[in-house]
Amino acid sequence: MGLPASVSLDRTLAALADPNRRQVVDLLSQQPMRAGELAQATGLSPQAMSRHLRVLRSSELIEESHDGVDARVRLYVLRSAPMSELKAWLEQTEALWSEQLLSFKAHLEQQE
Amino acid sequence: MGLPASVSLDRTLAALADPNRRQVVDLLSQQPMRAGELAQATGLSPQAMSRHLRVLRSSELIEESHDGVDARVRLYVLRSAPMSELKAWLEQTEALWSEQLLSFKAHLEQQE
DNA sequence: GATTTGTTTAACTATAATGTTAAATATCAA
DNA sequence: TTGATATTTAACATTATAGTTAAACAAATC
Repeated sequence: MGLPASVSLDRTLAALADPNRRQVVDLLSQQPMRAGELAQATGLSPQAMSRHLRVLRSSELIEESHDGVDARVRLYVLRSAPMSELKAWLEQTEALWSEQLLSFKAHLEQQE
Repeated sequence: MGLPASVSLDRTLAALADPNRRQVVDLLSQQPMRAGELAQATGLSPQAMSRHLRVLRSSELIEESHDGVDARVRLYVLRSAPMSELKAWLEQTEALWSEQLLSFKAHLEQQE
């Protein structure tokens, strides 16, 4: 059996698999933004964006906050935890993979 | 505007978003395996596995090869390039995000 | 208070993804 | 050559995803 399947990794990857949502992450990596700004920047309708934001929220890649001025606006902020978890999985996988290569190389050398 | 959307990143993430396919990647990170072994290890039918393998192949996360003994068996091997690209995107995003935090901190300190 | 603004939710439609069963393909073994 | 094995492909049903329009809601402005 391999590593245990991670539900949160699942949701993180599913959220990031959509190009519009990945663009949202790219935008938020530069600065927090309002829902409406994100809709405009991506060329999506506010409704469509709202649903993407819900997916990103439920994967915990983003977090809702407020600007303290106008209570109607939702500011969205990137969260690092899910991306870190994903990076950890990638590194773990790459580590195992390179071990595999090393032992294959050793195997070849032993045969000479 | 943010970073340009990457088609290959799209396919990589979509491929990895499925838990069965991620399990395949986990298994292949340890050693190359036959299609049938992968089906058994994941509890999927050979047909279902075959389709997952096609998705992984088209995202270039895996590569088909042969064992040189029985030409019927397909050995699958992990490829590192797509995972490296994904890791690079993650690191880039995290870098921008931490810059953002730094400038926010600087902003706060300037106000004191 | 009436209306506009920012955003979300609901209902619906269209498209894509996943699994299943059945059939096809290619190769091996007897 | 006949039959078995490893894997893929096709056709189909089911479910999930993403967008649209219309409506809801809450907070701001007039």
